[in-house]
Amino acid sequence: MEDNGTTTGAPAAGTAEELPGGRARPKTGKSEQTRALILETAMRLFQERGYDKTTMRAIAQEAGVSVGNAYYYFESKEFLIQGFYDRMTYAHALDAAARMAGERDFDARLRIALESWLDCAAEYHEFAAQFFRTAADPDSSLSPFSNESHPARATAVELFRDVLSGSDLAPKLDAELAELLPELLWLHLMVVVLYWVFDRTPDTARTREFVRRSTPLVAKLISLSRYRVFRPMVRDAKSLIQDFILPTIGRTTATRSATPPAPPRPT
Amino acid sequence: MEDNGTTTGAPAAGTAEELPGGRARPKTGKSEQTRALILETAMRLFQERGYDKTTMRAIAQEAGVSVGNAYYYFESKEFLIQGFYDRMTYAHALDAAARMAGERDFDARLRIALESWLDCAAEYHEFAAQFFRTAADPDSSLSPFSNESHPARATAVELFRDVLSGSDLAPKLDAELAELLPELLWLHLMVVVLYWVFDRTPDTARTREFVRRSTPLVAKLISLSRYRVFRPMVRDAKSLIQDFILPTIGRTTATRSATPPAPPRPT
DNA sequence: ACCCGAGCTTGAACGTGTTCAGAAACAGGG
DNA sequence: CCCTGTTTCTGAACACGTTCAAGCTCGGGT
Repeated sequence: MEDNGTTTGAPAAGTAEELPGGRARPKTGKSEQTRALILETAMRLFQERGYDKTTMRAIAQEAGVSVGNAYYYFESKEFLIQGFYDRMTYAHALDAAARMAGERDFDARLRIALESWLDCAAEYHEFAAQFFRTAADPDSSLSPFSNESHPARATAVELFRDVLSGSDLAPKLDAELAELLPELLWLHLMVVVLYWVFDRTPDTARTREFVRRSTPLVAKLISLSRYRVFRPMVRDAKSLIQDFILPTIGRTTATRSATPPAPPRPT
Repeated sequence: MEDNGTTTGAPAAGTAEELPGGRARPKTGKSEQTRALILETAMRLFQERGYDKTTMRAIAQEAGVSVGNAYYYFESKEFLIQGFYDRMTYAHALDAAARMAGERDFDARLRIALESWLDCAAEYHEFAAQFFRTAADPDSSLSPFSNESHPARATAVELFRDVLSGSDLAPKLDAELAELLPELLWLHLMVVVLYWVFDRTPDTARTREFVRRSTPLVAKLISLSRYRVFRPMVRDAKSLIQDFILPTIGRTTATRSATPPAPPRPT
């Protein structure tokens, strides 16, 4: 993050493909091919050996390129994870949407969404713990709160917006709260992820049980918030969240507008 | 964590000092002196240059020993942080206790305890972020949930027990909840720490404001839990916490026993 | 045909955390 | 005093992530 004034023409680690000025690229996606090859190889090795035991040299050798070449396409080893991150988020969104189709009960929808995540992430559990610490670094672009992971986060938040809006609970809530909830539910997922990462029981059974037990509570809590008695408290909580929680997560959806120009980074 | 069958006689990184079998050591604490020298030097450099920019070679040179010697006393660079961790927890406990003496209002006591932490940690904010990712590794002994950091955690939990028991709120709560609350409040601190680590505002002003705004809410929530209407919900929440949250934190205090067969997995 | 230059690729070299075979200091016992 | 075993200490060596100056490739301008 210090010396990016000399990078000649490295295709910024995102997947920005088509440049706005029409075609200036030669012709084939040869470059993209190499990039994909490296990413694919890396993810395979990560899964086979774990993150720490997969060296950049091994990735390069296995992919049939040089170490330097890997660094031409990926700023660092961490950035190779971003691919995995995006991919899994997308798979999760699809799987969850399919699974909760038809279900109207909010509690059930929420549970399905979380369990779907656990299923999608299951095969990565072992090496997830290893790169979790990387994601915990506030300076890393891999932090779930960072701007760089905005696209993946936005996708996930959108999923939870769907969880709510497709449920029979949605019409009963006041608009303001409904606007906040998707991101709060995403935070709930983050808590589950935290739990999951530390979970060492076989098949992460404990986390699964945790989800089964915690979602009804969340559902009931939200459901209760409608009643007049809680008005003052809900109001306080809402403003706390709006002022102190959401801003630190980075803009995901345009609650109003005035959003700064969302970086044109398609996933 | 793989090959600790060959360590000859390295004084285990903990602070185990006096061996139970009377004196078997030569005479002076020469060894301890070296250990302390290395630790002291490391912490000074960490504070001066930050964690990442402080190399083991620099620590060794500055302390006037060899690199290998540092590794004789500390299993890894991470372990040098444990000292800081313990020290700060202790300082916090003292400072907070002193500051809230005389205050009976629960909200105020809680706020004081948290603000005291922010003050104690202030000078380390810069490099705290750097080693935060280390603490996030579930396999690391530096994780706040690990068994190795049990002593520091127990001290902190004890502080929050005092926050509650010294307040006018304590007598009004049912015993079971009162038993759970100290660890929950500690979790609250962990959330504040998470917020703090990501906070980039000058003097972490944002976190301070977050504390001022969130503690009244927590206090009110706890206070409300007494009323009959919430009985079922509080009961559910309590059992969820007891079964799924506290066991993953590691035993700090023997709440009772009879805890469900928590898998005997000492990490 | 020539070469220009940007995109792409290389591998040696740097600085890092960590390890290891042994040297040095030290404490008794003969 | 020398031998022996333990504790303490040493610094070269290792494997890793990362950088960099230089080379290669190839389409297009002249």
